[in-house]
Amino acid sequence: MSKSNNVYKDAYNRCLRLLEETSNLPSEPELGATLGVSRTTVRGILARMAENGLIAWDKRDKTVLRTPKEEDFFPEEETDSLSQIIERSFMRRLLAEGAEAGMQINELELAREIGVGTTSVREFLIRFSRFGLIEKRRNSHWVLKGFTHAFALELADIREMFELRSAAAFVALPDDSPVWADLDRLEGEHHALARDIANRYPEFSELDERFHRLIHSASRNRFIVDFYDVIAMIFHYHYQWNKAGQRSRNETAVAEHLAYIAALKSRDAAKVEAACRKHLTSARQTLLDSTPEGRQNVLAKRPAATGQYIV
Amino acid sequence: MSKSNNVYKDAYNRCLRLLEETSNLPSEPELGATLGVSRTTVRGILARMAENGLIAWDKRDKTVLRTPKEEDFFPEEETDSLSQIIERSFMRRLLAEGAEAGMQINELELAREIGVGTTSVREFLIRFSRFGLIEKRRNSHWVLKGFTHAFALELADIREMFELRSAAAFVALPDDSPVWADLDRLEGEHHALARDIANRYPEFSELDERFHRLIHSASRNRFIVDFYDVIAMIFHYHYQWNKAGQRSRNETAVAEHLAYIAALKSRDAAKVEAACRKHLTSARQTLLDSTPEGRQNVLAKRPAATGQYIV
DNA sequence: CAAATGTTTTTTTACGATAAAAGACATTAA
DNA sequence: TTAATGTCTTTTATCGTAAAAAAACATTTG
Repeated sequence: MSKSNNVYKDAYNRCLRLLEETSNLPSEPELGATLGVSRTTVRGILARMAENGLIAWDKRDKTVLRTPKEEDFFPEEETDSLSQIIERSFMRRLLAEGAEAGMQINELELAREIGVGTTSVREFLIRFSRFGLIEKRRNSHWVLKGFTHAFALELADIREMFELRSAAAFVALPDDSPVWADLDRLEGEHHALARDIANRYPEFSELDERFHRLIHSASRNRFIVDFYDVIAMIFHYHYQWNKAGQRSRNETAVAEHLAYIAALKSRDAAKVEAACRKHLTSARQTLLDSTPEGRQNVLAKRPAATGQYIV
Repeated sequence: MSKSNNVYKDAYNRCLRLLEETSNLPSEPELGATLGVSRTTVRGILARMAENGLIAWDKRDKTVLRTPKEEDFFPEEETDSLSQIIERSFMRRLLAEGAEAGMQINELELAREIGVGTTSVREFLIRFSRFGLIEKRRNSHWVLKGFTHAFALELADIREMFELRSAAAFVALPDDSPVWADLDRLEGEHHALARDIANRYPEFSELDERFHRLIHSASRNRFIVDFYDVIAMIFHYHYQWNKAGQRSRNETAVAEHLAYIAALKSRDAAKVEAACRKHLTSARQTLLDSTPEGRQNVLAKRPAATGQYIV
């Protein structure tokens, strides 16, 4: 079992969806481009589809014979790449209770528990190390630094520096820059989400990422753009497994985003800075509250806070 | 040839140096701590030293019999770790002429040319990717983004943000913080270097790194501290293979550092910012001049500049 | 009995091998 | 004669394995 064919399976599933919309599939190179895979994989997909009676394939002719059924799809879990599997498994442990700073990380043990080779785990850890949550001892084990209060603070500090700078760069972009159209589109999506927040609040995190990435892209600096990966990763996993108060948090954030977008469109640097600061401050608080130390504080303070603090 | 024993060889060489200073080696755990290796390796070293008549080893007694000779040492090239070998080889190509942005990087070819396994090359590239000079296409090759003008600008921008912030944090540190003693020591080393700059200017780059790392450490932010790795890497390789004008550059930098140190010691925030800005601006220019585009400009401008510009 | 040495086990590091996937080249059809 | 298909080659992703190095455990010594 050298390498799984998840690329093929995932592309096959996505190709099944295309089948529902047309009566003839396009050329192999075109299909490869839309699915993001090579012709080799495309031909593999077409071969299977022909075999299973989904299409009639003869050279350029790829006629759709029937719409795909549930059982035509590969099971979801077989379409994940190995690195996704490892990442998910690792993050589950990291954000679970009991993952304390200073703990050792054992490559071999991780590999065995996830059921993969050591090489893949090693490569994952190396890639993951740039997020600042783990650290390597030369010729020895990895050390968990943990999703701590300190980590959240350091992350939030850099985020603020970078986003304030990016937002300032954003308003300086010329009128004909495509970012303004992107911003308009995002504004519309925010409004749509706000109107139906009660049902659609889980969709916010994806919108949040696209919004902040758009702003960061204005910095035209690869280090700033890349840094958003750290934030996105933390948010992605954290909120996936910690839904407490998610709706109200997202509702607040949508409102802050709309104010922020309005400030950007006004092109008033002072307004932008104020709106950006305000949003990032509440984002920082949310992040801090979600660390193990933060959760304790929230629990401890809640009774005392009733009627005493606005914040 | 599964794994080279460079850790052992390097530690052995370093242990030979210790032999010159004492008549009795310390306990195995202590030796391990000083050499930064495990007891297993220490025992390997002691066994060889005993075998070669360097020491008489009987349990706790490790009497030095003779001082090491030239031929007792392992050759230097055998003490490098595989990742160092790959890094050096890769950087040589990257900074050589002809390494243009957009080029593909072939893992297999690299591995064959360097004479190592593909896994090691892969892991190196993953680690190296955080420097922003290469980028991975999923399921496909790496793309060289190149040491370009744009890269130098983006790097310098972040460096300035981070170092200004760190320097500001530095002056806010209490009097009893150990950084002040470190700063005094570094100041002394700068003066010593300045007095004999004609001979010792090549020593500057090491001092430069220690100085800037000290300042960055005041930020108490892992992302800022880690970012200095990017700068250190670029400087390390760049200046190793591009000695033109090195002496005058270093002379200027020493003077700027001394002014910067004086400003830090004055604890005057405005002075610190000015000194820091000044130094970083000239560092930025040096970096820009060293990119392929920058070198062309320097060559092109040089004749015109005679008597016309001070800069 | 604490710290060292002796011994054994585990983990990390690195390679070669193999299947999946990409890419290159040759051939054919509109 | 361009763009597709058919075929073949190269490269990437991943595993099993083995040596180096670390770490754990057992035993001895001051």
